[in-house]
Amino acid sequence: MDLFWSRGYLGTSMKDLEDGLDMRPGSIYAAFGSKEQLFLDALELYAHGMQEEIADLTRDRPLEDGLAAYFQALAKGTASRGVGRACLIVRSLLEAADTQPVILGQAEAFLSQAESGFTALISAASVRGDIPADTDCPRLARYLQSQVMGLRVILQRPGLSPAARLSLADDMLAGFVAVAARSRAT
Amino acid sequence: MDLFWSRGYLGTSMKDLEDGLDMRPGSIYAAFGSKEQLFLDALELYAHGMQEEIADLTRDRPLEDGLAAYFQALAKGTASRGVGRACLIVRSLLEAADTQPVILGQAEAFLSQAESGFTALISAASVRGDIPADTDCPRLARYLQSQVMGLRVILQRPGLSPAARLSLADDMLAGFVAVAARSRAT
DNA sequence: CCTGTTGTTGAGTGGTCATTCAAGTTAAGA
DNA sequence: TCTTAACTTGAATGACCACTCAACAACAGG
Repeated sequence: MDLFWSRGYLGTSMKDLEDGLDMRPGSIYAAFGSKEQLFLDALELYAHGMQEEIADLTRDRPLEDGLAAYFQALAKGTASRGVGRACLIVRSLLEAADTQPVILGQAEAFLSQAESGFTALISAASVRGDIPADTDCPRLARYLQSQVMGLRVILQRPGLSPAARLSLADDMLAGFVAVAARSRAT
Repeated sequence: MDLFWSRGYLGTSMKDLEDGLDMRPGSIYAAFGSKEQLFLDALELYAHGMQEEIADLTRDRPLEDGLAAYFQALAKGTASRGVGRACLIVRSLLEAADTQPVILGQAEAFLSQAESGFTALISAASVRGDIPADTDCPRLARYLQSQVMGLRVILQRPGLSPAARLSLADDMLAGFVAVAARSRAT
């Protein structure tokens, strides 16, 4: 997973995988079937980890606090997963776009799974009263997801000062809170 | 440029380029030097187009209107560049991350150029009075850029309804307006 | 018509790609 | 100790990779 995450699907050769797994070609093919299947397995492992991370966001704290902590962890590069690397699923979605239909399909599926995770979070928050009760949860979840995506991509830029990173996380939270509050008006 | 945009750097073979350019290997190497240099040329062409697009955003209209039109064009897939494809520079940034240092450096440079473009836009808007005069323009520009990135990535997802796309564009604008107004408070 | 220049061609280069498979190793049960 | 099944090995495979280069065409100036 780590190899694919840092080098991408096409950028990771069987040689790389042999070294990284400390396995010879025959064993790799016996265990995983093909390079593509191995990649899909890695992607699934990643997606499961991400699902857990999302679910844990609001353990014992209101949505806003959880998101604030999450954004700041991303900005500082101290998030448990992804030390300054963009989301593997997003990476795969872009890389596979016009050339690897199977991978594209799976990336799409995992993204919509993550979206559901965010929706559940937001829905629970609206029940709890953290945000307006009449919130359009899936819509707000999509907004949140695209914010996280953007943040993680821009954080991948090498030349971005720590102060800029933190203020960006701060603005992200403010943007989310504002958009979340908006459904009250309509 | 189109080839690299849809297939990525590693995913585009010399064979693809020969067909796309209708040139034979010798001519391609005489004209561009290497596959990497050809890619960098394509990236530069793309970046210039994007710069123009950014600069044109606020021709004869306030910032907010320009952004609203831009977000909606992206959501509908009618933007002049990028019919439902994520930004080539972002794609390249992610693909080159750990493996292609030269391309990574250029992608980074073009992104910071785009950020400057947004900063100029916002700065002009604050002079004109569209947004508070004491706005931290580079900071707001970074926020805007990461929003655009996230939007364009999520719009790349095949299975996203037109209604969801439009409401996302709408929320993006609302988020930006809210964050822009925030500098007044501090 | 000659000559120099500029640009094109496409077969060929060495290397690397993902993948296969016959042979060898390991370990557990009888 | 013998058998059997599961697993590992690494050389070999054909395809494709980016790239080169000697031969060839096009064409302008004289």
